[in-house]
Amino acid sequence: MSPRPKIGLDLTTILDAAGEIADQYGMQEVTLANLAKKLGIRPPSLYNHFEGLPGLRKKLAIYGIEKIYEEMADAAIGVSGTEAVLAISKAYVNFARKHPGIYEATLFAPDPGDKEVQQAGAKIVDLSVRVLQVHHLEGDLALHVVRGLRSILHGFSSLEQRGGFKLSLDLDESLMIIIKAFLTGIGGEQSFTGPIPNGDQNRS
Amino acid sequence: MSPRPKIGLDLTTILDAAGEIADQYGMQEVTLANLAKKLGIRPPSLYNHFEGLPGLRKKLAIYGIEKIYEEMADAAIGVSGTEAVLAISKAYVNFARKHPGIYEATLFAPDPGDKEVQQAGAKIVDLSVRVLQVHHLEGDLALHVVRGLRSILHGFSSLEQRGGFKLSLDLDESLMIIIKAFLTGIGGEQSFTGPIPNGDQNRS
DNA sequence: TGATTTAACTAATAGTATTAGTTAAAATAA
DNA sequence: TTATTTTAACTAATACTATTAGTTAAATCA
Repeated sequence: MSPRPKIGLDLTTILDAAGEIADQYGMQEVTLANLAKKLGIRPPSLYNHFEGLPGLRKKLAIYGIEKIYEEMADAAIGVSGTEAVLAISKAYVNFARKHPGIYEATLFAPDPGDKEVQQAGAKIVDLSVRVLQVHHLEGDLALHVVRGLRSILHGFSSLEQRGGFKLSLDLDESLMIIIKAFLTGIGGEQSFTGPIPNGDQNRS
Repeated sequence: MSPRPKIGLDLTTILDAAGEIADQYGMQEVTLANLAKKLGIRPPSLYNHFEGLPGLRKKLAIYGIEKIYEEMADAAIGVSGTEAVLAISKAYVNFARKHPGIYEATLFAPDPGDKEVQQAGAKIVDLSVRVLQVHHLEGDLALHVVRGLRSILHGFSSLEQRGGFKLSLDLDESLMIIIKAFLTGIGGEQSFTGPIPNGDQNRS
């Protein structure tokens, strides 16, 4: 039921290779021809692993979203409150910096509304909701706030990647100021300049 | 010095056509073949108007950025303070909604760091700086805040376009809450829950 | 008028994804 | 063990891209 022929490529190996191409040369260079060359096979052989170029892009998008989630979840361990929000935020933008091509792939899914793609993204949303729970936001407001945090993180990363911030002004400082301001404005238990109440973990 | 041969296409006509294709079918369908077909000419003829596909993408990006700027500038006429920030914000996301393909084109420039592309974007930044001046932010802080506003607007538009907000929660309301919270947190003259000086619509 | 400019064209090339059909190696069943 | 099945690779061919080179003819200008 699962033979291991000549080369025995598995999907992870293929996606790792595709991710390397993306990070080094950009998503427009992630072609079946380039990927096959890197793997030492012929382009049609790739069809045994995914459904053509759209299939590759979808799988690479999910692969990227999951990697971002992992780094965010890891960053959220052992911290809480505003500190936790800042930690997952840093993890998000740092992933986009370290893996610009994979981050780009995240937005390259042929159908962003695809069930599996949405499902992968939902984990990030859920994590954000949990981290923001310290603010004790009433029902709907919590969801609006998550939308805001996601908008900030994606917008900031995307603009930074495209060279949208050209002034010589520290980028990490901008991000911290932006998020702290947003959280302060939302009005949770945290205050912009004040101390962080306590230090135990919130993570479910 | 400027003959008017057979058809006499000018760049604006071409970009309008390309924009229509983008809005209807997405940027991946903006090919020289499709564009030429829509214009009634042969693909190689397009090379008389721009430098290949990368040239088209660059010009279309600038075209889109300028259109966004125009709508934002128009929305800023006759309003001030927080109201003005909300007005240009609505104009921005509404443009992305009405012209998803052209908005996509905005991010499709082959070299986002290109001088002309940056110059077009700078007008939006300048407008934002002016509109935010009511908050009397000290030097650097003003720039951080502009980065934040741009991140929110681009991130929100991009996520909305990709179906990233799947909950049945009013999108305009989210945007207003997010921006008001951000401005409140920055600490300007306005407050989140307090009355808006002007008096009309607050929480959408 | 004649010369020049240039926006269209045809023809050809290289690169792309993709499909169809084939081969052979590995896993499984007997 | 041998036989069967599965499947990951392959070759060959097709249809689409963008792109270049060289040509034609219409509009402008001197």
